[in-house]
Amino acid sequence: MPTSTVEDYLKCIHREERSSEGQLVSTGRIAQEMGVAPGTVTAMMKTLTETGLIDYEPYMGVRLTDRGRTLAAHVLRRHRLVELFLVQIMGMDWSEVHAEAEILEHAVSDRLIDRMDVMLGHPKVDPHGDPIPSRTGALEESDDPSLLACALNRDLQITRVTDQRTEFLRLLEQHKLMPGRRAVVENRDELTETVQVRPDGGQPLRLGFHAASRILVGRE
Amino acid sequence: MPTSTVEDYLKCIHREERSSEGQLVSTGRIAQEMGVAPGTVTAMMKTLTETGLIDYEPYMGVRLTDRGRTLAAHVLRRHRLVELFLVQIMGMDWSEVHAEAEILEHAVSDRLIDRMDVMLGHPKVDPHGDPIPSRTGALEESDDPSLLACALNRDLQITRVTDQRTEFLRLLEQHKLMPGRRAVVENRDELTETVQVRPDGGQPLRLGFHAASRILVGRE
DNA sequence: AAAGAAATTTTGACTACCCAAAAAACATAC
DNA sequence: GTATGTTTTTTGGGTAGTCAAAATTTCTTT
Repeated sequence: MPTSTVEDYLKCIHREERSSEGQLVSTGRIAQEMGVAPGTVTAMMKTLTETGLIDYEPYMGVRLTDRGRTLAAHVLRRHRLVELFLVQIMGMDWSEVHAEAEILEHAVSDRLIDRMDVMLGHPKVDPHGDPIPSRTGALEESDDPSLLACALNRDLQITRVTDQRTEFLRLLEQHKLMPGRRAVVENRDELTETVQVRPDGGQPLRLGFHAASRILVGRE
Repeated sequence: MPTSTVEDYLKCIHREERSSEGQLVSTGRIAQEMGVAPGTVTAMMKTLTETGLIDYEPYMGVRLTDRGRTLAAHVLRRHRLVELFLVQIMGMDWSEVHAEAEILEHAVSDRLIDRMDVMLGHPKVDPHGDPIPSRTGALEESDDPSLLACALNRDLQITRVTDQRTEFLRLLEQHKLMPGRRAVVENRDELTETVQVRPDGGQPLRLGFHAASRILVGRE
């Protein structure tokens, strides 16, 4: 059974693979994301290669094997079901559950996860709109546009927020910009690199391009 | 913050202190209970001494300091609240929750534990009848007699089972011998070292002295 | 094509665990 | 009160994960 450290590396590589379209993930990137020294990553990549979880080309980068991808999906499933459980059943705030789930994902048994899944009615997404992998590790990412790419002046539904920082989520909550809510993008300014968004029933908000790219909305 | 290994050692010393009336706990005993080599324990006792969690007298044994005892109680609180949560809220069987709690006790935050506590209505005991320490670490053990010391032929209530082995608990469940249920001790035989117990509504059962000593009943 | 910059890997070292087996201390018997 | 046996500690060694800094490779610039 993989250690929780190994699970964290797999999750990280999985995430970086998604956000860099089929490219190999560099060890430097992983080091930065994991908050460890570059040499530490190189060492870990060797052991992950030996256990058949990644393909590693020195100086080039790494890629998950099928086994590695399945394992990462299972960790993601645990993480996201736990997050939803904490919000729905335990009444915790969506802005605070990520840190908690980051630890619990390595501790809950499959048996307990299955119970949560049943109790929650086999949910498709977590409180941030992130899709929950199936028991077999199948994961279907939507290709919803972000506030940076969606239509202007149309009534849209927020579907997902891909930024887990507590303070950012709290801000969105205050402005009624959580998944399920509706909003209109009023304009984008290339010069100031900001997006003006008017949430349904919330205070209008001006977001930087990078922040805006982390809020996804339904296709029409 | 202590590692989960340290927490496990503290729990173990705490348990052994209880069951050996004020005596120092020997390193050999700890090694046996923890399933590690004797030398490993000696090394750990030194680091626990340095962090002020135990008093250690070489060749004699160890004793928890106040800090060590408080910390052990907090781990116990997490363990027992988690157990009760798994039974009451998640619908798991009392015979299987111990193993799960053994891991979760190191992973759940104080914030989550407090929520469970509220959700369960500030319970006093876990599914096995073990008392749940308060938030401050106060722990009140009852001095209920076991099936070995209680009155004969009296209607008694099971209050606690101090044996966490899954198979043993399953057996007791089949015989309706869980905390809350009633039973009568019909006789004790010193020669065969067995106790005959008749549970209310369950099949009578003959237990060895050692097993019988792990089932506690209310005083009258 | 060579120099300099940037990224990556290697090396040596550290912490927190763990074990096996030798050495030391303690307990008991005679 | 010495010999024997048991328990505990010490010693040497191993794995997983980490870092800092040196060495190497790759990329960029000219």
